Amino acid sequence: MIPERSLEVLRAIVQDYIVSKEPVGSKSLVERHAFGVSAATIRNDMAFLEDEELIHAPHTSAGRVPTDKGYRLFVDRLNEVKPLNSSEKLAIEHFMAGSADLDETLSRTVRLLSQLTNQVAMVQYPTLGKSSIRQIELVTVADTKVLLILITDSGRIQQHVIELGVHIDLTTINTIKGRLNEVLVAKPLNAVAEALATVKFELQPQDQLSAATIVSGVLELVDANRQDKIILAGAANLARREEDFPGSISPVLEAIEEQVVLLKLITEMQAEQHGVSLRIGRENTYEGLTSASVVVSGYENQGSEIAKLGVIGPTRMDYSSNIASVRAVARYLTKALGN
Amino acid sequence: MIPERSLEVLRAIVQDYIVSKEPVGSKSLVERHAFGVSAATIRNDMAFLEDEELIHAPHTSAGRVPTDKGYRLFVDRLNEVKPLNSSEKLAIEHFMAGSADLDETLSRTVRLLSQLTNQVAMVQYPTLGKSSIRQIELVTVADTKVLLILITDSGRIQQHVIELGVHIDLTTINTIKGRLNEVLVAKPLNAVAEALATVKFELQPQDQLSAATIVSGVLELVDANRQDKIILAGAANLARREEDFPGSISPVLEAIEEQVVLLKLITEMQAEQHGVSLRIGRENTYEGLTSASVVVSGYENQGSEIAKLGVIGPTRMDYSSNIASVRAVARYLTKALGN
DNA sequence: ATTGGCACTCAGGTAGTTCGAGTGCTAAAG
DNA sequence: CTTTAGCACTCGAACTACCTGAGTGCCAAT
Repeated sequence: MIPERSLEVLRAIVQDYIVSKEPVGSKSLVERHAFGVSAATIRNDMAFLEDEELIHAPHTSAGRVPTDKGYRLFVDRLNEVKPLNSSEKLAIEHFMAGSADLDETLSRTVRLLSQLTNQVAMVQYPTLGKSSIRQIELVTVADTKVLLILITDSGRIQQHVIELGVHIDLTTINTIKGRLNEVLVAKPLNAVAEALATVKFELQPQDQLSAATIVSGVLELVDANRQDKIILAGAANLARREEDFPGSISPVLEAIEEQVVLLKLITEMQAEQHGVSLRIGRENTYEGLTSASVVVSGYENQGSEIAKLGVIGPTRMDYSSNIASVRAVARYLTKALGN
Repeated sequence: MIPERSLEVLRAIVQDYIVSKEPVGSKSLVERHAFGVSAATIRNDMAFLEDEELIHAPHTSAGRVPTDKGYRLFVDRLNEVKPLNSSEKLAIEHFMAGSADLDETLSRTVRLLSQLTNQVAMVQYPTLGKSSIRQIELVTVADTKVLLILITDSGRIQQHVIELGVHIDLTTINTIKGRLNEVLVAKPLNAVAEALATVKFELQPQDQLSAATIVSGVLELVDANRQDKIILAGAANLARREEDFPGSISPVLEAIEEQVVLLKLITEMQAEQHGVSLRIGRENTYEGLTSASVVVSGYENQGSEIAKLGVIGPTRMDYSSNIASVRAVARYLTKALGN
C-alpha cells in the first residue's frame, strides 16, 4: 500500500514533468506545491516511489521522471479529467456545423481531434462486423460487368466492380438482386457468409455461373472490408514533439503508417475509466510505439459501439486534457451519427 | 558560358555529395575522379563555379556543397537517368500482378513508389476535369432517398446519397436516369453543368422537384470532386532522412498533410525532360518545402494525361534514380490503367 | 516520522588546445 | 593563357580539463 502523501508527490511529479519536460527534484517540488513538509521528507517519499518503480532517476544527481507504471497509476487513480474550456467547446461546435456524409464527417472529426490535442489523431471507420446490411444493389456498367453496391445501416457504402466474362441480361440481374436482398437484408455482416452458403437462384443454367461470381463478389466485399480502415491527421505534430521521443520519431511514423498495427492495437484495447482506454509506453507491445501513449474511446451508433477513435502522443503527454478531448469528440461523433 | 571541365567538376561534386553527405573538397575530388589535372586546377574551377552560384562553401575552410541552382543545372544538363536495376523491375512486376479497382491500384502504386525511392511518394487521383462520364446510376436506398452513382471512363466511381424529402417511385427514377444518361454519357465532366442547364424531364409536376434535386446532386458530385485528391505513403522515410533537412522536418510534414498545397504545387509543374518535372529547393514557393525537392510525372489514360504522381525528398536526393523510378512507375500505372 | 546538515555525484557548460581538411594566392613551368 | 607546386592561413570539429550547481542519500538530532 502506498501512503497518501507519496501518491500526492507522484501526482505532483507527473504534473510538473509534463509542463517542464525536465526531471523534477525535491526542492522545486516543495516550492511549487504546498506539502507542508520539508524537502528531505519529500526525498524519502521519492525514494519509496522509486522502490515501487513509479519514478526513475535518469542519473544519480538528477531529478525524477515518471515511469510508464507511474503514469499508469497516475491516470488510474490520481488524474482528474479536465473539463474542456470554452474555446475547445467552440471548436467542436464549429466542426459540428454542417456535416455531410460519413466520409466527410469522419474526416472532419479526425482533424478536429488533432487540433484539439496537438497530437496525431486517428478515427476508425465503422466496423463492418458490427453493422448489418441495409441493401444490396447491382448495376450493369458494361456488357459483361456489374457494379455491386453494399449499403450498411451505419450509412457506409461499399462498391466493387465484378467482371463476369459473359453477357448478363437485366432480368437475370434483377432476379439475383432480389434474391440477395431477400436473404441478406438486415443480416449482420459476419453472418453473410453463412447466409450465402446455401442460397439458390432460379435461373437458367448458363446464368448460374454469373450468379456464383456475384455471390463471391459479395463475400469478397464483405471480407475485404473486415480489415477496417483508419484515417489519420496531425502527423506533423509528432515532429514538433520530437524531443519527447527518445531516438527518432521514425519508428512511430512507421507504426502509424502501418494501418494493420494500429487496427490490431485499438481493437485489443478495452474501455477503462470514463469510457476511455489507454496504452502507456511499453504497454504497447508493438516495438515502434514503446515510447508512445495511445488514448482511445469508442463511438456509437444506435446504442452500440461501432468503432473507435483516439490520439497517439509521447508518454509524456497531458493525459487530463487528451482524455477529455478524446471522450468529448467521441460523444460528439456519436451524436452526429445519430442524425 | 561554362567550360566543359567545370561542368564535369560540378557533376562530380553533386554525385559525391549525394553519397557522402559531406561537403566535398578539391583533393578528394581528384582522388575519386580521373580528371587528369591537379587539385589546384580543380580549385580554380571550383572558384569559378562558386562565382556562378552553382556551389557554395558552408564556411571558409570547408569543401563545397551544390546550391539549388547547381542541382538544377545538374539535372537539366548533366544527369543521365539510371536505368532501373533488375530488383527494382522485379518489385514493379510484383506490384503489377493482380491489380483490382482504381483505389486498389493507386494505393499499391503509391506504396511501390515510396519503397523504390525511399522517399515520400504521392499519387494524385485522376482529375475529373479530364475525364468524361461513362454512366450514371440511380438506386433507391430508402423510401425518400436515392443513391446517385457516377462512373467515369477512368474507372473512378463516385457516389452520393440524395435526400429527396418525398417518396419517389421506380418509374420516375428510371425516367430521370434514362434522361440523364442520354444527356450526359461521354460528356467530359467540365461540360456537365452546361449540359444539365437546359435539360427537361417528362414527368408529373409533383416529381419535377425531385428531378431538380437529383440534378443538383449530380452537379454537386461533379463539383465536389473537382478538388482532387492525393494519396501519400512513406512519411516515415522523411524522419529517417531527418539530418538532410536543416531545422526540422515538421514544416515538410505539414506541407504534405496539406493536400491543397500539394495539389497546387503539382498542378503548376510542367513536364521538362524525360516527361518528368522537378522543383528543387527554393524553386518551391511554398515556405515549408524550400529545403525539399519534388519529382513529378504525369500518367495517362487513353492517350492523355489524367493526373500526376511523384516523390518528395531532401534537395540532396539521388535525382538519377528517383527520376528513373518516378518515370517508370508512371509508365507502369498508365499501362495498368489501360486494362 | 520529520528535519537540517553535509558529503558526494555527475551532466552540462565553458575555455583552451590541437588537428587537419580545405582554401586562396603566388610564382614558376608548360 | 593554362596548369601546377608550394605555402601560409582559416576555421570547424574533436578532445581535454575544469567548474558549477542541482540533486541525491544518509545520518544524527528533534
